[in-house]
Amino acid sequence: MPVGHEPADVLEVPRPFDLWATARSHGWSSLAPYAWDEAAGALARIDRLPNGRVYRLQLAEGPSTSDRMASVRLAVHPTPRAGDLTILRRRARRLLRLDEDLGEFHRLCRAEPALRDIPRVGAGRMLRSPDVWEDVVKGICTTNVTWRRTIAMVRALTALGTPLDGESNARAFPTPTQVLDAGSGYLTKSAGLGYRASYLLELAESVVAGQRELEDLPRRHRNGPALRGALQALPGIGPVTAAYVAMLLGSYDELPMDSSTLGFARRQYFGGRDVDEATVGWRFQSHGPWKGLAFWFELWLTWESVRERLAEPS
DNA sequence: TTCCAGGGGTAGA
DNA sequence: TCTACCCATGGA
Repeated sequence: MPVGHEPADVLEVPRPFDLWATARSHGWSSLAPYAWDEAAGALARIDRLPNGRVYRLQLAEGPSTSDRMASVRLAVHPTPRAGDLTILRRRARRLLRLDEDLGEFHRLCRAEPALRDIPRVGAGRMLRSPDVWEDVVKGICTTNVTWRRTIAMVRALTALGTPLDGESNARAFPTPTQVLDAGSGYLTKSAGLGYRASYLLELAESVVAGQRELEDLPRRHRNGPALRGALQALPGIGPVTAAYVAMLLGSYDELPMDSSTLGFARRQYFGGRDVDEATVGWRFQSHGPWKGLAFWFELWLTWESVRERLAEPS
């Protein structure tokens, strides 16, 4: 049991499932208030519940419960108050997408040589945030900027969040109100958001004023195009980020075509030729509603850290 | 100094 | 619908 954590819970998930492959499925685990502990093989997060209470969650590989089910061990600090454990458990399942049925996607992967390793290593789930607000804000912080600076921006934003009791350096992701209170000067200069600060302020303002209901978006727009359209109507979110955030919200029928993924596609499938996004998309057309996920995880399999992991004896 | 990064907004055609 | 241009910032 990790130091400072109380024994809390075991969350079951159908196999194939691997915590590392899920937590490290894309860059989110490097963004505060997430932290990946490589030595412990555990994902930590400072989480502020809607009731305002703040906890540190730690998610580690759980005991093997059966041939059919894998599990994740959820540890929480401090000891949850009455009712909070139920909320924390629900949020943890959401972060790791433990309730998402990937059976069809995994069958598709097994039929395609380039994707066969995905179900074999228990991958296919993309780490997400507990709410839409956090995923959208982080999406804004990825635009037209290096990944290193995205990490710095999100770290600076998280410095605005509510701290864990007695630990001023361990803070939750800020609420829209906390972002608004920080003001334009902090966001633009100190946090280094530059021109993105005005998008973020406009977004936070409309959420606080009740003009935008972000958390309701996935329920109101059940098909991919409608959801991406709604996301694209948000300030600072264009087609690329909308496709990316839509994937995090569970719509995989479009490719997240940013400069890095497009570069990968050109190298991988077109000999480095300068093909457009539609041509890349055409290659994945047969994957239908799983198009975006298939593309993302084919890219993921080329990451050095993933290749090293795949090479390890199981 | 110039370019560019895990793009987006806007004006004009 | 498409294109050109601008947008803060910081590292290479």
